[in-house]
Amino acid sequence: MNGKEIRRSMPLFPIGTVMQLTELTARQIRYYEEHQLISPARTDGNRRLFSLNDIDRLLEIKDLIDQGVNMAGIKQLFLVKEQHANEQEQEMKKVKRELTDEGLRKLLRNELLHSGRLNSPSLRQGDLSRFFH
Amino acid sequence: MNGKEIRRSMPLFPIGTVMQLTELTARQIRYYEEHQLISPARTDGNRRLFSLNDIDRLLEIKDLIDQGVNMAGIKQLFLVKEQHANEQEQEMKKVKRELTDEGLRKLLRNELLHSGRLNSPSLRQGDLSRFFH
DNA sequence: AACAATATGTCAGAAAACCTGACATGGTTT
DNA sequence: AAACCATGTCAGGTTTTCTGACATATTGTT
Repeated sequence: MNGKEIRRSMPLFPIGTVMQLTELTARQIRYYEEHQLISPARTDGNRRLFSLNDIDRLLEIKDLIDQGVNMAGIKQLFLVKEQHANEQEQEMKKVKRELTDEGLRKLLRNELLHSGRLNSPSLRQGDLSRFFH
Repeated sequence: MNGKEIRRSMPLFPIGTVMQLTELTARQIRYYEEHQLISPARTDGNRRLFSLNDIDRLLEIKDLIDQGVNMAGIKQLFLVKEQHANEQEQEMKKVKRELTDEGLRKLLRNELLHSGRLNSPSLRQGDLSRFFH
């Protein structure tokens, strides 16, 4: 299903809530946006509205910063991750197209091995699984 | 697991977001609170913060109102529902205590038949499953 | 029909939350 | 030491939300 991605990208949270959820200051969050690590939506009145994906990202950012990575580094990491995710996506589609017995077994094995690797923070720690089931 | 209930009752959303999610006006939402159909948390600055459970409730309320039920009726419905949920809870605990083979079969059968009936809107339509997986 | 109650709309004034932009500061890197 | 990076802090302005009051349309009651 892909309504899931829609849900996870739906702009819902004001910055105050995000501050609490991530334990980042407003300043930090705005700074990361300034450096294009996140792109939260805006309300009509120009207030930021964050999605679950945004929050996941912020938690990843926090983690990386703790590990000494700087803005540029994080940006690069996100880039390659996204690329990788896209490749995977393509691979999935391809495999699904040639849905022979053989292909099916391959697909299933892959999904079991790296289950949910798309869009889920592959860098351990701090995702939102604790908030939403 | 019960962290789930914690997550679902975590105060996250300001009234503006809830308005959009439920398509209720602020006036309506406050009115329902006034009549104790919901009890959203408050921020330090006295602003309402709604949980996923609150939003589920609001959607139920909306549904019931559409069907002509008034405040008092809805309140009663919620009361009996909660009672029922508690009874079920007790029953569950009891069955789990006497976890004989027999009890186990009974438990499983029950869980399969009415799966997830606790805390999920037993009145059909309008819950948040569309937003969070 | 007249009246009361219910659910919601609308407005006003005040307080809280958020916005951007600027400058300050403590660590790092060069 | 100079420059840079990530963050803190402050100011002035805008948006959002708060409560309380009054208006109104629909429904229920006498």
